[in-house]
Amino acid sequence: MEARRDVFQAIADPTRREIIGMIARQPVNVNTIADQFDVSRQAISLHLKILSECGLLHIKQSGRERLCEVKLEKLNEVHEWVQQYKKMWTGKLKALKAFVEQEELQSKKADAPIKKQSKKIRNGKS
Amino acid sequence: MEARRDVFQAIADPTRREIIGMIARQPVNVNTIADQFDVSRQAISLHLKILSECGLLHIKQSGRERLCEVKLEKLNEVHEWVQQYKKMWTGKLKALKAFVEQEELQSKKADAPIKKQSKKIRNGKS
DNA sequence: ATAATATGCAAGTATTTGCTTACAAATATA
DNA sequence: TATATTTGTAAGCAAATACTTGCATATTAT
Repeated sequence: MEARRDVFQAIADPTRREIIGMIARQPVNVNTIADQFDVSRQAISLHLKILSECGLLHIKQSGRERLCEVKLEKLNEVHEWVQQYKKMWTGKLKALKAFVEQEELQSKKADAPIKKQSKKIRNGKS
Repeated sequence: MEARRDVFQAIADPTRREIIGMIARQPVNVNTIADQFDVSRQAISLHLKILSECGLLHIKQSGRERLCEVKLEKLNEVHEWVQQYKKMWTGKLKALKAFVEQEELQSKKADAPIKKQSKKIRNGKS
């Protein structure tokens, strides 16, 4: 059962993403988390273990209870990875926008009667 | 084999993340991608299928080749999800910083020689 | 037309995942 | 102390994953 254990893997599961959302604001103990889901406590326990193994969760023992606190900073790894591509896709969108605007400008120019030149010159589809 | 198929799942696999990185700048055909990896072409083909099924990849047929183009915008889903938490964790950091600064201020006030008081009072290492 | 190339699809396998039930251990409460 | 509560660990299982090898199909080049 020695598997790859990283943040990307951890957040791939929708239940685990829900757990993160559930405890993002304040630490919650295991049973309280489990009660929110249809699956067994043990199943949730395993999810918590996975979150914990990749550093997304810190479990603080408090008597017989365990308070689960999410370490949101760990998500920075994902943020950074996505961010590099966000730059690219927004860059592309900007470039596209610029291109479209440039085209508009050109076609306006083309449409506009050009000073001292017959319009007939530019009429075939190039 | 009808499985959950979403972006989070797709980027969970390191090979798929590598593929994304590989074709982020320009579309690449299947074999060229496969050549970069140790695993078989068929294995890569499956990864591409998964990426495609969740909308991260667009495959354009070009003769007998298939150009794989990544749809980076699809990563926005991940970006948004992480972003909401980034706000929280940076918020917490800001709050912490503010708290620490406030504490510093307080302790300086306490340490600070009161007007008209000899400087000698502050000479120990604090 | 024939051979080479690019790729998909199918079958088979080992590993991992997500879950369940059953049992054990530690702590709190009556 | 006896009992209830909170949680972990272990065993078992079905489904999904990540691969592999082998074969089929469409294009392109000779």
